[in-house]
Amino acid sequence: MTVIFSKKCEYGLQAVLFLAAQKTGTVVSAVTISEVLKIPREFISKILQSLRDSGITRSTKGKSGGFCLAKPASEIKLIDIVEAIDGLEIFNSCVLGFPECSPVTPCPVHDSWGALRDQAFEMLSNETLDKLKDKTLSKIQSL
Amino acid sequence: MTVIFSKKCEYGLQAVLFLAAQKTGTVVSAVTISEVLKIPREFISKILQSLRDSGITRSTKGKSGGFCLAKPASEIKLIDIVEAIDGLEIFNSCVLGFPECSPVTPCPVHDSWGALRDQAFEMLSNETLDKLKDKTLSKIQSL
DNA sequence: ATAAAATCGGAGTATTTTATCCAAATAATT
DNA sequence: AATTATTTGGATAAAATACTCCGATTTTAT
Repeated sequence: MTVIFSKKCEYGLQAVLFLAAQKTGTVVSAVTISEVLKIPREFISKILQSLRDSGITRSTKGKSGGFCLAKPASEIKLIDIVEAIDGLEIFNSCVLGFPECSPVTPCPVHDSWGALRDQAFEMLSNETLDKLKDKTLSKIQSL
Repeated sequence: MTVIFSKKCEYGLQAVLFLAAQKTGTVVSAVTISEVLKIPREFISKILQSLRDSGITRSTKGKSGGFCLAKPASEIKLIDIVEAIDGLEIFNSCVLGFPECSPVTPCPVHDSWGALRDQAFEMLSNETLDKLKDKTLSKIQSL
């Protein structure tokens, strides 16, 4: 079960973190990413292709081709990947599914949930890929 | 799009809050709930039936039958509904979808996300249906 | 008794999400 | 030039989630 992001988004986050953990500019094939992260090959290809369209990754075709980041890891935030794949709607919609949940017509948990949601957004906006490099490397070791 | 709960769970939470906002012991039909909350009738029936199996609601058949809470609103927490429908897995699994995300092999956001997740759990465990009654009533007014 | 209004249970359908397959294009290597 | 390893794009398949249908049963009210 997914926690808050779609599987697509989880995979995208994992893959992009993985790319950021490589030496800058290293090109990694979808097969490698797929094997290391245990993500279906064709699926992660598609995800990285869509992230390329969003300007987050870059791809090179042909033998020894693959994927790498389109920008320095310090310029990519986790929220960018989330936005590109799942969108930002979750940070703007009611946790209980009520329509028009706003300060004027708040749901019963509007305030308490709102605070949490804002913290989550904040967190994802602060974390850049380079800040997470060391932690990503140790996680990869353990896989 | 759902925020963190399935549609089933969102609907369940809404319906149970609605029941808690009625005078104690009032029996409400699935049709009424469906109309007020704009939830497909057959769908909310099934959801309330499964919540009955979990001991949260009670149902009475026949004419003037319907659903009510199985216990006092003060004894039902939001987390109980979540647990009954979606389960508690989301409070115990990695937000990035990594396997074995634990203090020993943490994902890159293990600590920051963990804190948020615990707060969310806490919140859902503190909020009982009766505490939310007034807020629920105003929300229902606005629908 | 009969009719009306409700839940119940089980099966079925629709939609969305996740995943796979394959042929074509591209580029490096031999 | 041929081979190999890769991405690309489009179609398709499988699985999960969301939702519906309907006949049977139960209860109340006339």
